[in-house]
Amino acid sequence: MTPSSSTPASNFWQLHPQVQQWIWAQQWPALREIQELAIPPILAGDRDVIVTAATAQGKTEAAFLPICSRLVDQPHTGANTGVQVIGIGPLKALINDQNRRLSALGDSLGITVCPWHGDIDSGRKKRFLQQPSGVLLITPESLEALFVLRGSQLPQLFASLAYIVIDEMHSFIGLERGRQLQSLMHRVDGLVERRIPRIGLSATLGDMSLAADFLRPGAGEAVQLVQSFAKGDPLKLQLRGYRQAAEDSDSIDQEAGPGPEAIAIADHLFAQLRGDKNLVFINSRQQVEQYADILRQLATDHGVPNEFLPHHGSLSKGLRAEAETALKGDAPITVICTMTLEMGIDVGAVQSIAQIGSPSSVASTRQRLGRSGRRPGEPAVLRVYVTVPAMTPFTSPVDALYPDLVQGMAILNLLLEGWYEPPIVGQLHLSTLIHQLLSQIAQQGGMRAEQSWRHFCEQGPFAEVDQTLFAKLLRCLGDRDLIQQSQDGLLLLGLTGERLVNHYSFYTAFSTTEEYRLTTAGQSLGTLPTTMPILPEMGLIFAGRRWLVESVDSDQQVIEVSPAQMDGQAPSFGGSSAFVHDRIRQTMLAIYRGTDIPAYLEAKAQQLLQEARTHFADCGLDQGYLVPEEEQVLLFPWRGSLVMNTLLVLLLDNGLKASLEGVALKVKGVSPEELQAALQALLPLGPANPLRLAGTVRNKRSEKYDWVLSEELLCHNYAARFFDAQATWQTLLELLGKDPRI
DNA sequence: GACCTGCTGCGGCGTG
Repeated sequence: MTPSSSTPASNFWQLHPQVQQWIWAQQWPALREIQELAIPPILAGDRDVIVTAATAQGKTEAAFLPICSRLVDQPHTGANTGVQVIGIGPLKALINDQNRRLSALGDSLGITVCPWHGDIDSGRKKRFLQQPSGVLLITPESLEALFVLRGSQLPQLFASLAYIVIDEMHSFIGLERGRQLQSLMHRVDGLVERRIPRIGLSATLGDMSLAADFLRPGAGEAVQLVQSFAKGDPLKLQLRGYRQAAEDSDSIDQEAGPGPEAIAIADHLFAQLRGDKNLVFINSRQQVEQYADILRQLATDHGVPNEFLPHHGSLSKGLRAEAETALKGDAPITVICTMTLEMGIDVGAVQSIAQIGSPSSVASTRQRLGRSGRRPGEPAVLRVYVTVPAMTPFTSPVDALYPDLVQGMAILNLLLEGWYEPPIVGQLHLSTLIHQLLSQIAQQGGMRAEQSWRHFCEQGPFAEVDQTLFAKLLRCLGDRDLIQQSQDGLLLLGLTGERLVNHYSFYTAFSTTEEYRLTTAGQSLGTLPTTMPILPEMGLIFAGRRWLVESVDSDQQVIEVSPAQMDGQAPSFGGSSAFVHDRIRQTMLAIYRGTDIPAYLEAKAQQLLQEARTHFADCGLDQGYLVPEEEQVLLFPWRGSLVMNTLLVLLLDNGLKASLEGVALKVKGVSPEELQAALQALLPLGPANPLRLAGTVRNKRSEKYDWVLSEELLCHNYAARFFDAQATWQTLLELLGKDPRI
C-alpha cells in the first residue's frame, strides 16, 4: 500500500510509522488483500488468528507487519528483553528462508531475528541466549530440546513473549509432530502463566473449524479467521496418459529397470522442460533416481549439458543445497524431487511443474502447483503424467479401470473446485503423550500423576485420554522403567527413561529407521535404509549418477562407492503409502459414471479415459459394486483408506480371505451371492467395535513409543488411528441398499 | 508398489 493508492480507510495506517516507511521502501504496488485484512486482529494482540490465502500472497508479511508494529511500540524492545515472538516452521530450509525475509524488516526496526535449528552453529545460539530479544525462528524439535536442556531458564527467556506464529500449519495437523507442537505451545503458556496469542498460517486448510481446534484445542470457536479469496495465478493444467508396453516374456529379469513408457515420459520432459526452470514431483525416491538417471543419459546422448538434478530426503545436505542453489541461479535447471520441495522454500521463478504418477492428495497437489506461476502475468503450469497397464492381458479387473488415471483426474477436479482434505482427528497419540510426559518430567525434575493428567489431558491437547486410560499408560511407563515413583508420590525418570531423554534422538516425536551412510572419496552422498541388501561389486544409481559399491562396513554403517559407468538399480527406500480421502474415491466413481471429457486431458489420455469407462461398464460396476472372477470376488466400495482398512479387517475377522487390491477389496473362495450374504449379516450388528477389531490385527506398532504400550493401550491407539467403524457401517448400508451386480 | 520432517554436547584436530 503506497501513500498514493491507500485510502483513508486502509488498515495500512494502523501500522507503526516505521513499518509504513519500510513498506514504502520496498516499492510494493499495494498491500495484498490478506495483508490488509490481517492487520487489525493481529495488531490487537489479544486473540488467536488463522491467516489463510493462496500461495505467494505474502502470508508471512501479513503476520509480521502488524506483529512488528506492536513490538516497536513496546517500551522495552531491545537487547535482553527476552524472546517476543516464537516462529515455528516445519523445515530447516523454510526457517532459513523466513530468516532472510524477516531480517530485512527487523534490521530497519531494531528487532533481532534469530534462526534456531540443528544446522545453526552453537556459538550463535549461545550469543542469542546471552542477549535474547525479538523473533526466534525454530523447529518443534529444537524447541523441545530447549525444554529438556534449559527448562529452568525458560520462564525468564519467554517472560516478554507476545506471539507464537506457526508457518505452514497444515503440515502439522493430524500428525505426531502436530500433537507435539500443540503440547509445546501449551507448555509455553504454562511457563509464562499467560495465554500467548497464536497465529497460524497456511494456504491449504481443508476445514477451518478443525484448523481452529488445532490452533487452540478446546477453544477453537474463539479463533479469528482471516481469509483472502483473492485468486492466485491462473492455472494451466494438462494430464497426459501413457500405456505400459506389453510384457515381453523374455525380459522378466529387467522388471526393476525403467520401461519404455518411462523413457517416453522422460523424452517429453526433456523436450518440454529444457532451457527453463521447472520442478518435477515424483511419488518415490526410487523413481526420482530412475528419472534423473534416464534424463542424464539423454543429455549425454544429445551431447548437451545435463539440466536435471535429483532432490529427496535421503540425499546429503550438500547435494540438496547444490540443486537448491541451481534453482536460484540464472541458468536453466529442472529439479526432480519428492515432497522435499513442496513447501514454501523460495526456489525463485519456476516456469512449470510436472507430476509423475497420480498424486494422493489434493492439498499436496495444490502446494506443488504453488511453486509455479511466480512470474508476473504467467499462469501456473502443471503437467501430470499417468501410466496405465498394458492392455493384454490385464492381470486384474482393477488394472483395467486405470485407477491412477482416474484418481489423477479426481484430484485435479477437486483442486479446481477449491476443496482440500480436512485433517484426520480423534486420534489418541499415546506415543506422543509418552514423549511429552518424559520431556516434562525432565524439564521439571519430577511431576505428580494427578498434576500431569490435568496439565496434558484435562487442560491440554490430549483431551481424548481420560484418567483411567492415563493411569494405565503410567503403569506401562513404569513396567518399562521409563519412569518410577518416589516415596512421596513424585514421578521421576527411570533408568531407561534417563537414557532415552539424554540422547539427542529424543527430540523428535516421530520415529525413524536406522540407515547406512553412502560416501565416495570421503564425501557424503546421502543415506540408505539398512533393510536394503547391498554387496560389494554391485552397481547402484544414487544422486542421479552411477556407482560401483567398493565396501560395506556394517559396524560403522558406511557404504563406500566409486563412480562407474555400469548397470545398476535405483535403490528402494521403503516407506508406506499415503492416506487417500473418501471424497477422492467418490469423485473417481462419478468420473467413471460420467460422460464428461475435461479440457485438461491430452488426446491419448482422453482415449484411455474412454477405455476405462468402457471397462467400468463391462464389469457391471455402473450398476453394482461386486465383480466376480474365477474363485474370487472384487468389492468396490469407492471409499478412502480408513474405510477400506476397517472393511478389510472386518471381513478377515468374519473368516473371509480378504486382501487389499488397489481401489478394491479382493475376497477369495466365495461367490458374489455368498459375499453379499456375509455383508448382509454384518448389518444388524451395527458399527463394529473398533477396540475388539484392533485386537485381531497383529502388527499394530507404528509410532515412536508404541513399544512401551500394553496390548490393550496399543488397541486403543490403533483403533483411533486406522479405523472408522461408523463410516464403514454407513458404507455397508449404502452398498446393500442397491443391486450388487447385474 | 509405496512421502517427509528432525536432533546436543563435547572431544579431537587443524588453522589463524
